[in-house]
Amino acid sequence: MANSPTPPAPDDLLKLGNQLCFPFYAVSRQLTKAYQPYLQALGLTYPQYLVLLLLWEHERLTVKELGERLLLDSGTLTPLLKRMEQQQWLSRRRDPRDERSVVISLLPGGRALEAQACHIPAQMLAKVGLTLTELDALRTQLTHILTRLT
Amino acid sequence: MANSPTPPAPDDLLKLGNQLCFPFYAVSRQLTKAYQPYLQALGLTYPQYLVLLLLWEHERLTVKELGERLLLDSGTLTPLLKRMEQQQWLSRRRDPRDERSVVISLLPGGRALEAQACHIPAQMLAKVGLTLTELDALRTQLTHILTRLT
DNA sequence: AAAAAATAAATTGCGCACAATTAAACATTA
DNA sequence: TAATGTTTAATTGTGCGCAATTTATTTTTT
Repeated sequence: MANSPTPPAPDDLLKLGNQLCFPFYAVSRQLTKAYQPYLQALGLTYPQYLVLLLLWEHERLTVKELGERLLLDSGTLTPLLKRMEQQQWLSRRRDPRDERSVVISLLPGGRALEAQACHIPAQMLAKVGLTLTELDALRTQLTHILTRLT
Repeated sequence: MANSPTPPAPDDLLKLGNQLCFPFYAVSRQLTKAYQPYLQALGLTYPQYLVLLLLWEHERLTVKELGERLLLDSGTLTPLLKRMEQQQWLSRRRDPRDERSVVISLLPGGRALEAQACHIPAQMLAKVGLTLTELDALRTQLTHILTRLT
């Protein structure tokens, strides 16, 4: 049988094992490490991979749009995008119609990475040992929490 | 009814919304941000808070033991612990019986933070809007994934 | 006991994250 | 239209996180 809701034993609330936060923090970092061998082969970091996922789907996005989707601000994105620009994966230029915006456009070099990356999701799924059903359920829960937090 | 397992539509595998990784990455960062107001009031960063959670429970731990429990290495911990030492929250000294090890001991200043931190878990739980039952279930799943990844 | 291997921290270097500030362009209002 | 306010990126500064290397100590093997 499942355990009934743990009674809030006041002594234990500050133990690491009972924290809400730590499992997320730990899983997130270990997941990123698990991606590492695949991404390293492409010369990518994990957040750079996330940027490419969006550009493979959308081709052109402003820094603001990237930031909204990834929940990152320009303090993180600007230097990251500059590094990706140096690799010729994308271009950065001001929108002529609104000079405040910077449009990020996928370049051929960035598109070429897509073919090499297409096997990563399945390999990662196998690595964490989740079924598609479990994955879906988890994603639903996490998305719900994310909504509460943003 | 619950959705049946999404058939692996090959075109969609590289879309951000279908990634395993992103929800964890995003939730972890948003959770840390949600802790921020409470931790800032104590002058703590989030990983420093994790270190204190362990020291409140164990009083003395080596850097190695902290690293095993938090899944962090000395490259992260050493400078972090030095900053906490400067705040007089803990002390760092070599173990006389094995000069390779550094023992981290809780100081009165660090113990004093415990009383101020004891309300954080309940406040955070309310913030994310999870019941204790949901929290337990989620923690079980995450711990399982963590086991697969480490 | 001497040499080799293993262990624990520290160090170095790079890339995020993010708060806070700045600067430029655009929008709104008086 | 001039003044004010808003929006978008860039910049600055701090603190992780982690791979790779180095240093010191201990253990194991010859």
